[in-house]
Amino acid sequence: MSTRWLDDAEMTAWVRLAAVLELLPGVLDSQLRRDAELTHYEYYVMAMLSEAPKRTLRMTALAQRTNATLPRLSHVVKRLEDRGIVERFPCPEDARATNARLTAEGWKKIRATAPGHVATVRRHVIDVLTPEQISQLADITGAILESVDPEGNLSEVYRR
Amino acid sequence: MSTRWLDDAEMTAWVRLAAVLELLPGVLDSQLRRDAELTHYEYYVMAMLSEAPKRTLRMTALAQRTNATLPRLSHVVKRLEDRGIVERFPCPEDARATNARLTAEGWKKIRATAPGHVATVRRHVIDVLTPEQISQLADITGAILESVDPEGNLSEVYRR
DNA sequence: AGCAAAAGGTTGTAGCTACAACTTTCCTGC
DNA sequence: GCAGGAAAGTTGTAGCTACAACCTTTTGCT
Repeated sequence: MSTRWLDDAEMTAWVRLAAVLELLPGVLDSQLRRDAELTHYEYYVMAMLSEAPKRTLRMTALAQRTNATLPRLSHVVKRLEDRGIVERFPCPEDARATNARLTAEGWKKIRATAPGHVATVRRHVIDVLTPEQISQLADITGAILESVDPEGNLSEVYRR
Repeated sequence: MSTRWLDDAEMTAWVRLAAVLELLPGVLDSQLRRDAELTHYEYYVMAMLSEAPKRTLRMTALAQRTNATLPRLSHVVKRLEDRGIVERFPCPEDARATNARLTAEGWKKIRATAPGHVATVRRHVIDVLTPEQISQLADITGAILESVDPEGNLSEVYRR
């Protein structure tokens, strides 16, 4: 079976996307690290918790919303717990499960951190695109996510 | 100074892009790791070398084309050298500089690996998009790269 | 009921990346 | 022609992620 190589247009798009994949996380991480001693993933964990009812989510749900594996989340939450940013407690309905909750301190921290982070996202992504491109980007990433998602356990937001 | 938060359309695009940033590298890495014991970054290093004249590039040039810092590249190249995939030798014109060259074995390896990798890229990115979307993606990532790029040392491919 | 399999988490560890510190060579101005 | 700084790499190390192994509780079957 013979390989279908990429033509010029496809190659350009792919090379640039690969560069974004390589560079953008570093930009986000270093702003958050500098201003709040957080990684982008840690920020995302806090953000998902802050939007949940009672600022609480089960580990599995949190892992899904943050696009991470459970082991990764477990390690991260432990570190955040040591820093007083989240707390864990057993889930009453299911003795296997663990709930993670954003503490008052964590809530204060993300409120203080959000403006700087949003400004960074705006500066490097949103504000360099036209409204039309933003809509195109949502469609494009939506299509990619559908194919990347193993068995349909994406968050609702990704659904097209 | 007050924060301009993201509206719904902006938020959707950003959340999805963030998910792609988180998930796509893992997909690429695991295919390459499974089939060739390579990370995506290692593959990229080999690919850039394979396209260069004499399959040779100076470390700085290679770092730039692979969107990485020099320390990172240095570590990676050392490991590839230990595996007989690349070799390093001092640059004749500049005694500070080091050249990296793809070995015959490395050349064979990337030729054997490329079809599987391209198939993965097609499956998860290129083939899920229309030709129009591919062109849009190139423009969008081009704009992001310009803003992310610190002082204009991007490869030519990124220029719009 | 009782047992196997699945679901939910945690822990240990190897490996990769970021950051800082350091060495050597080259360039510039005086 | 020679200091001082920039450029090119390398190395050491701390920290994060992936992967595998493990434990406990729940579910499904019969």
